[in-house]
Amino acid sequence: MKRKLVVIAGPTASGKTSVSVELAKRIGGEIISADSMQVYKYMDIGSAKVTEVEKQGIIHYLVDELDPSEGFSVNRFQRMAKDAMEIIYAKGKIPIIAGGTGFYIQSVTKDIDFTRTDEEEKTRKEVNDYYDKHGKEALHNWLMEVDEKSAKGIHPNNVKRVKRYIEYFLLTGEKISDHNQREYKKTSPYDLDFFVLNMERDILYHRINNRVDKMIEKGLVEEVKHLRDMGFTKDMTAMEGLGYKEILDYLNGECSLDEAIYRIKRDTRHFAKRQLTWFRREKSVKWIHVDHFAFDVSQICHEIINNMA
RNA sequence: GCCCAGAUAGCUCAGUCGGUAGAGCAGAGGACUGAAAAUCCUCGUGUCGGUGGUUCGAUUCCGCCUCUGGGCA
Repeated sequence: MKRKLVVIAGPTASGKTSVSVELAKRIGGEIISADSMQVYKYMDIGSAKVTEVEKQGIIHYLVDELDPSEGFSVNRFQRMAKDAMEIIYAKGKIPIIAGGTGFYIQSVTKDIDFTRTDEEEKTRKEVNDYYDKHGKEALHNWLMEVDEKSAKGIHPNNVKRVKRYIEYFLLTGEKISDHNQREYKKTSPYDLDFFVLNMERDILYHRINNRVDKMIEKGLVEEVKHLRDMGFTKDMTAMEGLGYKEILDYLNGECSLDEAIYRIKRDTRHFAKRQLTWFRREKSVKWIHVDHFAFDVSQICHEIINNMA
């Protein structure tokens, strides 16, 4: 018998936090955050992290767990999430994954296999060096030699991805296209209820813009200044977060505050769009149009519970 | 009131030595399987301000009008 797993996903600023907390209260759940930024300590305002008050006593996992200097990845998320789920199941409660990072969520719902090896750094360096020396076309040709199918499915400009595909082959001796094909066929090992919160696009964009203004009012600049003073730099994953890299540019005198704010808003809108593209592709998701419920958390939860298997 | 410069895609602007026009940004769609708040791909017809004239033909040249900058009074 499969164990129950609930997912509350959606683009940024769609109200996942309050809905997931209310739902947890109603169904006896605990929350696992699927958010690549809220895992980091000291990054509260810019990541719109759940506050203690908002948690309403519901236990949250994967929030405030890492130092901003640490790297984070799907692989690591998956391990931490699965550990948290075991703890929750042991209590006889239901895990609720709440967040907007589609890839992270999928790593758990599909239980994607991430093979690990010891040669990572060496291989990554080898691929990086090759790219630095010969450029992206040559890099893509290399992939064409070892894994033609993947190479054909990816644009040479997508260097980051091409690098990884080559890396995967070098590390495992298997084509990532074969691996993907195998993973695609998987069905969820859980009794899954996957909800995506959504609303009219222009309303979403208004909410995003307003939220960014509020972040500035709450002291985003101070928060980033603090992080910078603690020694965290732009090359760290954490500092690549929306709102952080732009304010960092402002603090370094590379742009005005207005320019930074404009970019945060714009890039967050773009991000929300990409999130929606991801979720649209996921099968078996149930869309909840929160604007149809006037954003009323109680009504939204009622709708969610009615739509649970 | 006079002089000068503008008026072209939602925005900023390019361009057409006269044959109905194109970039960036915004916006839309998509990809994604160990950086994912990352990375990458695709999508551009709009009375070329209005109105008369010259012309086979005007957004492009000329006149007038309207509006917006700037300057002189």
